[in-house]
This record gives sequence, C-alpha cells and structure tokens, in this order.
Amino acid sequence: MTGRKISEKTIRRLSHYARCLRHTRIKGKKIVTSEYLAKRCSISSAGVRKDLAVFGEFGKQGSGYDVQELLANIEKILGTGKPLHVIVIGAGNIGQALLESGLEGTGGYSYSAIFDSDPEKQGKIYAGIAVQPMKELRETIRELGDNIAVIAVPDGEGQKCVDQLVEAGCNAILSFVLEPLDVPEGVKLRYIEISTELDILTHSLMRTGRIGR
Amino acid sequence: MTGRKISEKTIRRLSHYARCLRHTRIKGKKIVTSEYLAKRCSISSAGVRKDLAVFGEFGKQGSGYDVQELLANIEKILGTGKPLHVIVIGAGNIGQALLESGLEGTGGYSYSAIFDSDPEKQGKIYAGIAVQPMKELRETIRELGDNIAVIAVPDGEGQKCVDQLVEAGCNAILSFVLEPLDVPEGVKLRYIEISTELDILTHSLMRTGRIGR
DNA sequence: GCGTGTGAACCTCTTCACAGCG
DNA sequence: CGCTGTGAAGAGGTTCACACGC
Repeated sequence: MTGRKISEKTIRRLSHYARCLRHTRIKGKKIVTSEYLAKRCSISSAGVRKDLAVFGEFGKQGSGYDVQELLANIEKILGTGKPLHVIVIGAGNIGQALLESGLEGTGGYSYSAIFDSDPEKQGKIYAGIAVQPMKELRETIRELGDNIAVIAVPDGEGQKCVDQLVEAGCNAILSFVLEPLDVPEGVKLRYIEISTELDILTHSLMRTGRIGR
Repeated sequence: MTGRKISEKTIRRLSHYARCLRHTRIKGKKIVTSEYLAKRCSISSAGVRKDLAVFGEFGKQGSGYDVQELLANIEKILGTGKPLHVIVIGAGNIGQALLESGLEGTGGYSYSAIFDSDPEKQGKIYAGIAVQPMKELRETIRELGDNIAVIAVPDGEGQKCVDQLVEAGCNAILSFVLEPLDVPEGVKLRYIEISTELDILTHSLMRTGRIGR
C-alpha cells in the first residue's frame, strides 16, 4: 500500500507527535489538544492542526484529539507501530551500545541481529544477541523479512558494507559512517552525523556571542 | 563576534562542504568545482554556488574554489576549525562508545571529560579519560572554557542532568535522551533521534511499496 | 570554453485569523 | 465557549538560465 508524498519535515513532526502520544498514553491521559502537542514538540498549534488535518479529520472540535485514536492514525500514516526488525552491522563500540540501549517505546522496532567481519568479535553476545559473520547476512535477512539496517563500521568500510547489505536484499540503511555512500535507486539511506550537530551548536554559540571566534 | 542569521539548513550544508573539503584536502586535491561538491553532498551545483556566494566571492571563474581557502572560509563562518571541548554526561553504553569512537577529522572537536552520577562508574577510564562525579562538573567546565555537552543518560534523568549543566555554565547541549527537555533562553539544545530516523526510513519503505503495511 | 555569481520564476512551508462545529 | 479545520498572506528556499570574468 503506497501512500501520498509527505515532506521529510512533516514526517519528522509526525514521528514526534507519535512519541509524545505514546508517552501521554502511559500517563493515562485520554484527550489532548493541538496546543498540548505543540508545546511538547516545539511548534505552533496551528502547525499541529495543519499537519493532522491533511490526513483526515482526527479531532473533535471543542475538545481535541483522542490519544489512542490519533496515535493509531499517525502510525498508519508513517507505516510504523507494527514490529520491524533492525539489524546492526559492526560490533564495535557504537554497535554494542545500540544493542544494549535497545529500542523500547519506539513503536515496534527491535534489534534482531548484529554482524561483524572480524572473527574475533563473532560469537560474542550483546543484549542476548550473538554477533554473526557477514556471510550469514543474506540468510538472516531472508529469515527476518522486513528490516532496516544500521551500520556502525570503521571509516573506510562503509561502502563495502552497504554493497553487501544491498546485495543481501536490504533496502533501508541508517549510517553512523560519515563517508558519502552510494546506493542503487530505490534503496533508502540516511545518516546520523554527530559532527554536523556539533557544528550547528557551535555556530549558534558564536552567533550569540557565547564563544569567541 | 556575532555573525548574520543563517538558516539551519544552510549551516548543515556548510558543515557537509567542510567535511568533504577536509577529505579532499587529504587526497591532495587543490581545486574543486561547485559540481564536485554538489555530487558529494547530494545537492545541485547551483545550490552550492548560491550557498557560498552569500558570504563572499570565494570562487575563481573558469576554475573553481581553492580547497584550503574555501575550507578556512567555511570554518570561519561556522565558528568551527578551532579546538573545542566536548564533554559527555553519562558513562553508560552510549557515553563509552562516543569516547572510544573519538571525534577525529571533525574540525577541532575532542572529548575532554566524562561524568556520571553512579559511584560504581566513577574512576573508570575510557579512551584515556576518567569518569568524574557530577559534583565536579562546574569546576571542570570552568577549567575547560568553551564547551559543548553531550548527554547520554537513562530516560528520566535528562532534565535533572540538563539543569546541572546549565547551572554549571554550559550553554550548548546535544541530547541522546528523547524526553522533551527545557532549557533557559540562550541555551542551545539539539537531539539525536534514532527512532525518528527509523520512522522516516519506514515511511519511505512503505510509500515505495517495499514493505507491506 | 569553463565555471562562478545572480536575478527572476517557482515552489514549499509557516503563520495568521477566523469560520464552523460540538 | 473551546478548539479544530482552513483559506489567504507572507516568508523562505530551490531551480533555472545566463551574463560575466578567467
């Protein structure tokens, strides 16, 4: 089932709303207003209403949005909310940390496997999951079905790793590797860039005169 | 020295150009074209030229941009390129992994200290840096001078941690904690959200019919 | 000729103000 | 009366085409 085109910015906000609603649900609150979501997601209430109204009339005028119902709708729009396997490539510091940290409260994701090309690391167990050799990648991906890969391999090994993933049938990758990576048409790739986030903070500090540069 | 207002989107691109230029410099290349940067940063060449032209005429018509000179200019605009201390709060899996991974090739950043409120963890050494108790936060920040804090503490401890940082004089925070955090006016705060990145990938997979939802 | 710098057109996103429904 | 849904206005960002300098 293919949905309509939604901008990345909107998807990011929907993801925030979903996270906020899960948290709200746990607290036992049943109804929220656009103002409530707005405050917690650092956005205007009009923005929240506009985001939600595009996909249907989820709200009840005079009261607000039903938490459970709105969350279900957002998860349907995003395609999240159902279990989805996340596999990790690279059992170094980052890879281990990801597994140990887990993905609880994220709407269906869970780490299901970890791979490393280093025989020294293979067989070690993190968060109950044994490190597998790369040659088992294809087989494991076939067994798991739908999945997203997170790569956290040393600099210089990123492209090789991506190629193996693509070849094994993975078509969504989240990279902690900063090298520009090539993927075939149709394979989705995103980056987590700590250094860029630091740059943004640094610029902000400089601009407001909080550090001398 | 306060600079003009630049959008976050532009700063993010400048950060990418800088990273690319550092890499290019290592390869020994002296001149690059807007097309060269465009390819590697997944953007149009007109976009690259527009970004750069706003801050001065860095390019030479007919040839391109001098790598070293352009990098220096971008770093000046961003306020990066000079050494800047990054301190980590939380010596759990993520905190350890960050220190061990280091910040080489990022334009001046380096991890300089790590703190944890758990006495069990205090004194342990990661990447040559000993875990300090939180009560030493203020003193260390004063000694280090300009800094950015990265917080990687357990869920529920984020706000307390932020409050202590702000109180100790830190005014830029990068958070791995997903709770919405409050900071006073003037303190800069950003989030690294793996679950949101996964949501964006999931939606993209669904939209292109690569997973059934 | 090659590649930069730039004005203009175009498109997207955000904000505002308010009508309308419960 | 409260809060949603929405058209209109405004702001910001991107793309295009081309003049200009090396």
